[in-house]
Amino acid sequence: MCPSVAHEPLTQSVEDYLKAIYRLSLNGQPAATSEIAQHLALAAPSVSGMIKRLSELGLLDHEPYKGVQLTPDGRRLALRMVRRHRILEAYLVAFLGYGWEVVHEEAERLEHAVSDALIERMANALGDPHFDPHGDPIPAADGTIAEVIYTPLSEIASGETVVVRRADTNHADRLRYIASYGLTPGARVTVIDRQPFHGPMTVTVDGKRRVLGDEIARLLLCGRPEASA
Amino acid sequence: MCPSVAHEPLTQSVEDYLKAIYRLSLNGQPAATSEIAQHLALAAPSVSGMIKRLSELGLLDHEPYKGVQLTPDGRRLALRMVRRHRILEAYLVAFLGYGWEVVHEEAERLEHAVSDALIERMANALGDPHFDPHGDPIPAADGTIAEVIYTPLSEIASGETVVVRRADTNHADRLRYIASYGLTPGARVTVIDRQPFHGPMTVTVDGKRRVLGDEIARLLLCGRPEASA
DNA sequence: ACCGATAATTAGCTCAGGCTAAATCTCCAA
DNA sequence: TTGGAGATTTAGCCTGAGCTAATTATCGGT
Repeated sequence: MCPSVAHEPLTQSVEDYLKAIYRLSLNGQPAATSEIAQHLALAAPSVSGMIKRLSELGLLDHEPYKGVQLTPDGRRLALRMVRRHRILEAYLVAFLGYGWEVVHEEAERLEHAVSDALIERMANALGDPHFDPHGDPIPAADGTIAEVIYTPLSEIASGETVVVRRADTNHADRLRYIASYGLTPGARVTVIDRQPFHGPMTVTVDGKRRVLGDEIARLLLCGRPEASA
Repeated sequence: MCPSVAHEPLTQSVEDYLKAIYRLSLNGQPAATSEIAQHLALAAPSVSGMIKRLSELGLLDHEPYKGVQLTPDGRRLALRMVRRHRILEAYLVAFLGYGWEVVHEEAERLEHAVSDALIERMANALGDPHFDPHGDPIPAADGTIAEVIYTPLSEIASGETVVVRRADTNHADRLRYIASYGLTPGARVTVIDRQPFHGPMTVTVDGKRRVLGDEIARLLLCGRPEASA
């Protein structure tokens, strides 16, 4: 009926697609069908079908064979989901004793069920935080979000000291490993040595020497020590 | 495949059916198709279809044209949902400033999304309560539930003093009305006068005189003053 | 004993959202 | 410039869960 208005209640699937597309287009490029499929663990044709429906709803711009981008409406809805997810993560860690490495799955399910009112109550109880436990920025209720640019630890030069700001993964095992080395957001890290060809790097954190593989170092997004988070 | 084992993850619909059937068979009678349909706001044939599937899954005993009853498996799952719902209600009221009259809808959606672990954390934060904000008993994690028998206020004789234990409705407007008279669980009520033919009754609560219609009086389930809740 | 009202079920449809297999497009490299 | 490899879309199917219309069962009352 009304093609571009579209605030009938969204299904869980739609919410997941929007969130995935948001995440995949953070680099400014349109999201590819196969990327979305991979991200959501679905077959590519399922994604093609959903893309068609979401385009008709005015939530996506689809250039066939080229990828999709969120429309302003789509982006607004995606940011709403991101806010929910990150407020939930922060709340569960702060008030219910969840570890930052396991909180993702719980939030993933709850984000579809909570009301806006509950999210705002949780945000309020947390003092309206701007970052979640992984260091990811939390979009404000009005849809604005701090898009801070960080550098992966893997690209920091020997001798430099940086502060970990985000752990860019949802994998519980990697997060647990990272946490066990004290590399949570806020940690001060000094790079002692870097081996070439994506080799391991040696750092000190909390005064302790650690050796990190490239895969992990690439997940740790860092900022300059004076920046506030 | 395995007809009676059935702990594959249930869908939201299935969870709602089980909860409804549980509630409707509290009186010991099997639940009728039309009652279930009414309760869930669905058409009767939809319910017939679901009943067939749930019977095949071993969650219901279905005597065609006679109604359904929960099997032990079905009852276990239903009680799990009831526990989730009531713990959620209690948590939202205790920790997030929700009013008892609005908490039902929020819990209704969340109960399908929370993990068992989160429910147990919430229960723990609440001190493992046995009653929710409406005075309904909360099933224990092991599936046991206190089935206390209360008398509707509408059947209390003149001159008697009772304590409100439960408000037996989910309607926010009725709950709000009841709360505005101070008739929440725990309130001490003395019956001053009863008009015949389901007429209004006069009571005192908190030292104030109130006149209540039969529809409301029937919702207020009461116990003897010495009983603990 | 049967007749009709009411309740329940069956038949047959829709839609969302998955899937696989087949067809089609893009783009790079020879 | 042309041939594929790989990505994408189309075709066609399935399941869950709802609906309406039509059919069938039950049961109370005459």
